[in-house]
Amino acid sequence: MVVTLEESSSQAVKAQLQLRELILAGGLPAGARIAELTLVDLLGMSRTPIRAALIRLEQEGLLEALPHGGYAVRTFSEGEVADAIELRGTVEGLAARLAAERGVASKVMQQAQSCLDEIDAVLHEAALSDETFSAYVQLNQQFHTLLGAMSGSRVLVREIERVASQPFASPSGFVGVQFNSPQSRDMLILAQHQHREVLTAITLREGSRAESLMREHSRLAQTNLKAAIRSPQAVAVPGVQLIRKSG
Amino acid sequence: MVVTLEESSSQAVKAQLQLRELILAGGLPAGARIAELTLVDLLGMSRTPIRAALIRLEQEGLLEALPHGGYAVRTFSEGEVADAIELRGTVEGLAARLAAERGVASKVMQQAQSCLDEIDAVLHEAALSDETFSAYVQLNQQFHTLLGAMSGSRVLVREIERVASQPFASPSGFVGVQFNSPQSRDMLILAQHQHREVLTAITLREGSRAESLMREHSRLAQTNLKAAIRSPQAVAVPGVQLIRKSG
DNA sequence: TGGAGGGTTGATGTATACAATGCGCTGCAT
DNA sequence: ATGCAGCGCATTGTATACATCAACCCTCCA
Repeated sequence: MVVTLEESSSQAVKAQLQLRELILAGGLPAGARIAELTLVDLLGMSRTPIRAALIRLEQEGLLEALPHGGYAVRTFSEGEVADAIELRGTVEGLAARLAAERGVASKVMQQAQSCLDEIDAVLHEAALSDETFSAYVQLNQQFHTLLGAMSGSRVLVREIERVASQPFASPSGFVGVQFNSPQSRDMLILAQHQHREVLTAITLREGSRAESLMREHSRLAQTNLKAAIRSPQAVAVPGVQLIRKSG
Repeated sequence: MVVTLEESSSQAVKAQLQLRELILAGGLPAGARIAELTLVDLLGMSRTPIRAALIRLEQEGLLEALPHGGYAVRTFSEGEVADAIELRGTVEGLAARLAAERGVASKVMQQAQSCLDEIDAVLHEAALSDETFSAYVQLNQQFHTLLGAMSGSRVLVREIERVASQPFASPSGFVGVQFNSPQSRDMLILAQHQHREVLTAITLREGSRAESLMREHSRLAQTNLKAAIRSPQAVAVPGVQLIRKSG
């Protein structure tokens, strides 16, 4: 499986993007050592940029360094994924609290408002098609990114980005789980309600409430995770196969 | 300035350790591009392991990638440092809450208890010498690490480690600030009291209280940070010179 | 037949040579 | 004198050759 990318960035960046995609698509056996020369064939570049990408992906948490050199694709227990989601909820809660306490630049707040308006528009369309799905995912991601911006803290922006880089911990990680089920729309409506309430709390400078709401918001992802574990066949989430049932 | 290390690990690891030390000691001009060949002379190894170390230090947050290649030593505004401390307090608070909710393996709990006993012993010695200082720092660090272990979550262990890797955000980052001042001992006594209370709360399964206490505990670091900013000359904290006063 | 030891083989870790790109300097023309 | 253009240098990004180390297998001896 050779992945091609048309972007004209550095080889190292290409390698990182392609490898991440490959790992999440299950293209590399989890747990086993990845031979660098395999990746040379696969990606069509020399070992140097590949090694750079491996280092970055290890720090990112997708790979683990093996005791005597080399890397392997990490697997995650259900508990680890749950903890990662809890962590994201906590950090996003902190961001929401800081945004409320410190106030938000009106420009960013307007962006967040219109982001939620767009989500409303998507959710009030007649049917939930694949296009509306990907639109929702993108907008949802945007809102969670804006939350970092609203906190006004570069540290938190970076941290939220990091924490959400683990694909299942990402705010949109499991939204697709029940997307075709009858309750899917209800769940999205509920999530959107929480989005609105958080923004209201931030506007009213209610820091503690904003924090609690963001934490509670992350529980939806926990619910979806459990559903995904129970019915893994229905799930098109990248990277699910990296989750071990036991452990 | 050539740093030598006797450990027989890989060159890349040596480079990472030596570079981190060098940066925190102020041996590299902050903000300016670091020429790799300079580091070749400085560290006595080829560019390859040095580049690996640079990548890791960039992900660690000590370096920033420059727009057209290369790296520079990052500087931090006072606000960024404060946010990093707040973040650490929040994540440690999460760890404490999870430890309380889920229960702690008795072996780990005993380790934590005896760690606090040792801190008591250090604090009740007659005078606070340099030896007792470094002993306190080490024990304090150990307690905060054990907190991750008490949470029972590999994800949190990793995250606490990451968040505390920024030197000023570390739990022991600023304990030395007022170590020679009259109130220094009082502050350490107070910190130790909070340690005890957190452990009590965890034992009693009082998750919310444990979380609040850990957050409050991190406020001590905030106080020390402000003191360090006001009287930078008194401070022997590695990396202080990376903090800009404005911004 | 089983175990131990050595050798071979493949991998990663390191060094270095090469390519490409950005920046600055110089010189010329206006 | 100033601005622009072109060239040269320095630095990073990439490829590849070399060193080193661990694991596995094969052989030989008990």
